[in-house]
Amino acid sequence: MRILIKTFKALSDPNRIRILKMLQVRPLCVCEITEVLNLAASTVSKHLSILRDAEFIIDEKEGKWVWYKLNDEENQFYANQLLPLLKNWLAENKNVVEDKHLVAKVDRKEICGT
Amino acid sequence: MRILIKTFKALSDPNRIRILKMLQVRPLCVCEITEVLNLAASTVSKHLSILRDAEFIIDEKEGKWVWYKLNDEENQFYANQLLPLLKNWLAENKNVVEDKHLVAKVDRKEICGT
DNA sequence: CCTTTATTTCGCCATATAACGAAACGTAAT
DNA sequence: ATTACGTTTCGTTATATGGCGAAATAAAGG
Repeated sequence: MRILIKTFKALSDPNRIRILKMLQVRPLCVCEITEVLNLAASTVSKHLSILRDAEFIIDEKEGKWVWYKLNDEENQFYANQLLPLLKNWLAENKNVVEDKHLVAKVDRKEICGT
Repeated sequence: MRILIKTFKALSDPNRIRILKMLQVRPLCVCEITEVLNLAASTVSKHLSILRDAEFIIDEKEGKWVWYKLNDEENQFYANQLLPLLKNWLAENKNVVEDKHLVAKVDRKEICGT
């Protein structure tokens, strides 16, 4: 029960949903997500830790960057069944469409890299 | 987006999940749910209004009682896809098993009716 | 009409959550 | 080493949430 509740709580915030929808396009580093959501880096980092804790996403370090991507493995349970539903949802949502568009065409180096 | 968030928030509380799992057995009136969860009636009423607002359940008045049941209609969207998932989840959970057992065998009149 | 019973609404309190900036941490480059 | 940059952690603040009891509402029965 505890884990199920944690799973639903992770999905109960619009910025976290936007992150998951963005990650449907491609893996992203924290600076990219921060730029798109227009939130403080610390806030985005917290959101990512909540999504990771609920097993919706996994991270991968590369130098000083951290890449986040959807957790498509089978090694989880609730997220494995909820992520496919989310794929079909909010396709028309204004924010989501804009976010995905940004994420698809922008080069990370222009946003945050050196 | 607003509706999706409301939907997930409705599922983000253990007592509301217990209510949905109990309603898988049969429709229940507020007094029965209150008895099983061992919460104040006002608290249960609030939980039910949140679940109803997210279209997981519907209510039906019968005299001074109000019956609640799962919303199995097709007239909603998110709940329609989430309720089947929930059916398969928590089947082994201790609280859920106890709740369902109580609900299956107890007569409403013994709990609250006159 | 007045009481009783089931439910909902309201006001209050304690805890949880999301936001921020500052500080800490880790890696890469100078 | 020192600096620079991306990320995380920490402390604070404002708002949201879940709990309760008291009061309000609605229906049934004397």
